[in-house]
Amino acid sequence: MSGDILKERPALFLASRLKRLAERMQGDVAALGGAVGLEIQPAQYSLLATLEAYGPQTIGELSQAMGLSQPAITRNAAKLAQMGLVAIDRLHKDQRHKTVSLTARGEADMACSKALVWPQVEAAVRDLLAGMETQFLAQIDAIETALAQKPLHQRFAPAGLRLLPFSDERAALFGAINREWIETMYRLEPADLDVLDHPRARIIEKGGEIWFVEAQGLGVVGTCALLKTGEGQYELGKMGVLEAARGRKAGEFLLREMIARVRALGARRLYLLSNSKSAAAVHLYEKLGFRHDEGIMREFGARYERCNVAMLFPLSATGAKAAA
Amino acid sequence: MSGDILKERPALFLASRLKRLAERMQGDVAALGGAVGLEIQPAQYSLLATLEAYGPQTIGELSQAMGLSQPAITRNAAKLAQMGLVAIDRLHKDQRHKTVSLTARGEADMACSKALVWPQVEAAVRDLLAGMETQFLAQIDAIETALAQKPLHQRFAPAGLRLLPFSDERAALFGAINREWIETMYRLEPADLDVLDHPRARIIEKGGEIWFVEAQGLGVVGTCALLKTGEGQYELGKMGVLEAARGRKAGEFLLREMIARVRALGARRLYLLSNSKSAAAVHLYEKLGFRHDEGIMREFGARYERCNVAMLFPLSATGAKAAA
DNA sequence: ACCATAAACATAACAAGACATATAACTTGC
DNA sequence: GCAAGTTATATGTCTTGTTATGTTTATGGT
Repeated sequence: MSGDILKERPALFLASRLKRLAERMQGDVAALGGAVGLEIQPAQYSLLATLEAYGPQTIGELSQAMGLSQPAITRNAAKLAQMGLVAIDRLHKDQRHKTVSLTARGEADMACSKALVWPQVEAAVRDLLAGMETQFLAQIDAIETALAQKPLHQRFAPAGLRLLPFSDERAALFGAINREWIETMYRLEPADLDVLDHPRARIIEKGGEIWFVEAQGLGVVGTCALLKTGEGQYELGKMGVLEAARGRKAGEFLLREMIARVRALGARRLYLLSNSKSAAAVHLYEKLGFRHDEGIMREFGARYERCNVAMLFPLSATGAKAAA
Repeated sequence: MSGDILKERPALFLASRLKRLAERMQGDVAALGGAVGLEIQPAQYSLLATLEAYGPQTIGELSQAMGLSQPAITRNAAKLAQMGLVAIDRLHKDQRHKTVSLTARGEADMACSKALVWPQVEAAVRDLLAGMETQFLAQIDAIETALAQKPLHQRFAPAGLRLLPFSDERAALFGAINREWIETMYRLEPADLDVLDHPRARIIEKGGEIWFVEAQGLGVVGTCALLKTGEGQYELGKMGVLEAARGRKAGEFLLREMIARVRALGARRLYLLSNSKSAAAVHLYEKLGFRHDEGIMREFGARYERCNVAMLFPLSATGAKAAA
């Protein structure tokens, strides 16, 4: 009996778990309402309750107040209108607005729900939450507030890092950043020099790409190249981050973006050649999914003197979408 | 700007809030995956992750492991198979089972997700949860466990109370329970006596109903009658709970059930007549939604000497379903 | 005064879950 | 050894949410 994967990666699968939990609870509430003879669905209570508490509202106001999308409200209101629980009229001076209000029957059903359903649900939920009720609800509250202030997608990218495309003004930076790390750890091979001095001719014009990372306040701090070495095949190389800018995950950010980029290009193979002396880099490659690969070593290993590590990213012929 | 109703009744609307939260988070995760060129939907990660962690599984095993319904798994697996990420085969000796396993491409996409998407999501969620991460996740865990042990619908009904229908053996109880409270607070009117001694003839055979509450270990502790006083019209009366059994919410339970019952009967009017001396009872009526009503007082108030309170339940012509 | 833009709502397509029920493969009891 | 029940999966329909896009009504600039 395998465990629950959702529990093993709790932060990753939090959303799925919350949904699963909510689904179960709503199902039970619906059953309770049904037993009482009310046809109101659990999700409709919030709309009716909003109308009861704050009086008639337009579709847009409801969407705002309930935190749901406008189409969700439109449909739900239409359904409730069909059931005879709300009325939808054009009362506003501005004829675009539609005002939703409780009908007498809607108020009656709400009274009934408040008597028969709500207290039961609240008691059951309190029982379920046992001691942690206050705390848990406060936390949900805090999460909602935090999410409203800064949505999740703004929390994805490491703050203050930005990807920049190649341009001739930045060509010199490409050489400079790479010279820094190559010279401190190895020595420049002739092949290196050629590429570093003529990035446009040697990389871009051969179908490859060069990208830069900019750190807020510091300017460009890193770069990386994708060399096209065949149809649907790219070599990741000449990746470097300035010594002065280490520790802000610029390399990880850049590498991630490169993988995404290669996928967007619809490539079939992405590999890289490196040296075990660059332990930090190799570790990063491993962390992001690159795997040591003998085949790559045999096929491309001879290209650089310093090469003793060859890695392949598991792409498979997938996700080939139009390049952005 | 009206507030958020979901926050004002937190226990009641917990499910809706969780769903709203989950929906927002999943939306953002989907956008992240899309940016990387992965077509995998957030909800599908859990299936793929389960396969990766525990190896090939049958549909049923997945349903079990992930805590979702079997149809949900069947459909999701079919979709993933169509995308080429999983294979579905009959490998089992028992030809009914279907085994779902990751294809090479599925493994590749998982590797990519693990590199590009998962760490970002985890970091973002941790950022969102800020300090409360451990605690919050532990609470979600506790709630899931509690819900698995005792589902919400088992937490609805007050423990140990049960509704019983009328039968001739219980006819005497009907009289006895009502005599207790009437005699202590008022005096028995002739109309009372007649009804209490002949419940079948005076109530049941006239289209009314009589119900009892049984408390675990104590036997029948309360009763209530619905007198049919017209087409689709019922009077709630002769409701009593034994002195010895007060404090266990038997009256509330009974009254709730009566309202539900009347709705099931498709009634248009439900009213009751009482006296302000029975303050506890009147308070209960108010709590469950009955409203003081002058019309009812004028129409029926003369029927009992002791009547100085008349109440109406807001039924409206609604929820008229077939009687159970 | 009129046309472009914006705002409020409607509609369509889709996602991901639920339950109910159908179908096919196995098991069991007589 | 076969009918009857059980079990594993498939399918239909509903709920409740989402985007994306279409319509209609206001508004504002030339």
